[in-house]
Amino acid sequence: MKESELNGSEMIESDLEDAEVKESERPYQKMLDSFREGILSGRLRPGDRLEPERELASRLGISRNSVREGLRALELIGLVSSRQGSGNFVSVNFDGTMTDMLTAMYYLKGLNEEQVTEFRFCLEWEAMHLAVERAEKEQKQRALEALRMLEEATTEDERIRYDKAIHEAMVEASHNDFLITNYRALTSFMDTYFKSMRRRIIQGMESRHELEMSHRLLAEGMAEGNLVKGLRGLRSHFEFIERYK
Amino acid sequence: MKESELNGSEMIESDLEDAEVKESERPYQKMLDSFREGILSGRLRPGDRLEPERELASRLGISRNSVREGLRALELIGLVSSRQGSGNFVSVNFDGTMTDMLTAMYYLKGLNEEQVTEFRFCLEWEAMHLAVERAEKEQKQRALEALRMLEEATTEDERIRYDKAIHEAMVEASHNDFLITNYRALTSFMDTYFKSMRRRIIQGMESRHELEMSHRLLAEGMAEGNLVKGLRGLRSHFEFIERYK
DNA sequence: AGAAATTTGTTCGTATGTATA
DNA sequence: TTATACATACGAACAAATTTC
Repeated sequence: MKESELNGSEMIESDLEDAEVKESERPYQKMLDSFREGILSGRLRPGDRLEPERELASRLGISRNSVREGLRALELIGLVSSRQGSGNFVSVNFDGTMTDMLTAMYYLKGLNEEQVTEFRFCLEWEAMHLAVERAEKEQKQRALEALRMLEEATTEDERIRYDKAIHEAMVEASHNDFLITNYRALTSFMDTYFKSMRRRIIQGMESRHELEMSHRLLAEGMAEGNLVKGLRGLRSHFEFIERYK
Repeated sequence: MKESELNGSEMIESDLEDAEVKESERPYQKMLDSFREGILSGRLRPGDRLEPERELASRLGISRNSVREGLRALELIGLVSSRQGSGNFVSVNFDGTMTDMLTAMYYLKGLNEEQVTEFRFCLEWEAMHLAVERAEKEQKQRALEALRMLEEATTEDERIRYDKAIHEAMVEASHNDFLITNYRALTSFMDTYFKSMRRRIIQGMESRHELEMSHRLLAEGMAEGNLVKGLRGLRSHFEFIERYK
């Protein structure tokens, strides 16, 4: 509508209007810009309710359909959650999007297991450095408890579960949300599309009791604040992956 | 919202309805599922054109507006690009979304510069390991050329530019798209919201000629395939950041 | 407890701009 | 240049869930 007006007018004006035209890109982009501004300014905080869709539409000068396109996009990336009859709310929920993105990268960019492992190692390596400094008691206990369960485990599924739990506790203990979010997305992706790999590794390790050894170093190193020990466990774990992938 | 349905109805039914509930999700979710299926099955490849919106709508049994909500969401995360009059195309373009997510994490989760630096270090540390093994001639040359320009640079803006170029070449040389995408998003985020930090670091380094020293080690280490040298440069760089952040 | 108001969920119809053969 | 196919965008309407009084 507005576009037709602009296109209908002479080109000479368009330069002058550039700033305005830029502003009035796609309608749903306006919605996104408005949201971004709210976040960056601190006006919008997690849990806050957005204006009603109709209000947003009229304030931004776009249709409700366009507002909704923006809302759905924000919902998809985990920044908004919509409740029928109630409203749209600011939310912070990136895990799903991250997983989707890593998954899409894997499939669309033709990646392979090696790159996944490299990335995972990258995250865990740094996480260990931070974890030995920052781990809370709860996280240390969780790691040690999972280690105990791992050593007592009798089935493969149990081993997989406690293996994961140890790594998760360690990464969480890093208290770095960039690492944590990426790591969660990566493991979630692996759980869904990579199950066989984790199984092969566990199987290979089991036969040689290297699983317990590396995880003992890893969990205890973190719990004791012993970086060298923790890293040795990590390295031994990934050397194993390298061999059995 | 779906939870409320399930909680409201009896649990006995929910099992039976599971399949049907799955079928009758939200309309725009159907659109996303259809897309996901296409990607995972390999039927949809980057560059491919999607069915026309009307066709999708009728095939999935939803309205065009709902299709469009899904399409806009996919466009936002960089998986679809829409061209009016032409169609919707599969695209692979995560950089913007990644940046948005890191930005949102920073603001909504109350992160700080320290966590950003930790994550950046994490990515670069692993990237260096891979880069010394995999760097192509072009990437080595680009790093060395940027180093030369950095040492000849006279303005702060130039220093910032060539500093960035060296790191970028190194990360790209890792040939790991998980690292690369995260790194690009991180630098893009820093460029937009963190300009002052990079400037402070450059300024601090300038006075002591440590900028050139660490980047020389970094660039040459990578170009020569000398891991120890490269890591020394990286460490010295980040020690500086630690001091001047 | 119940009715009314509010708000999102979803669809349809229509007009219009844009690319392509 | 003209069709045709397609995306863009809006507005109106009703359904469904929630909140409010």
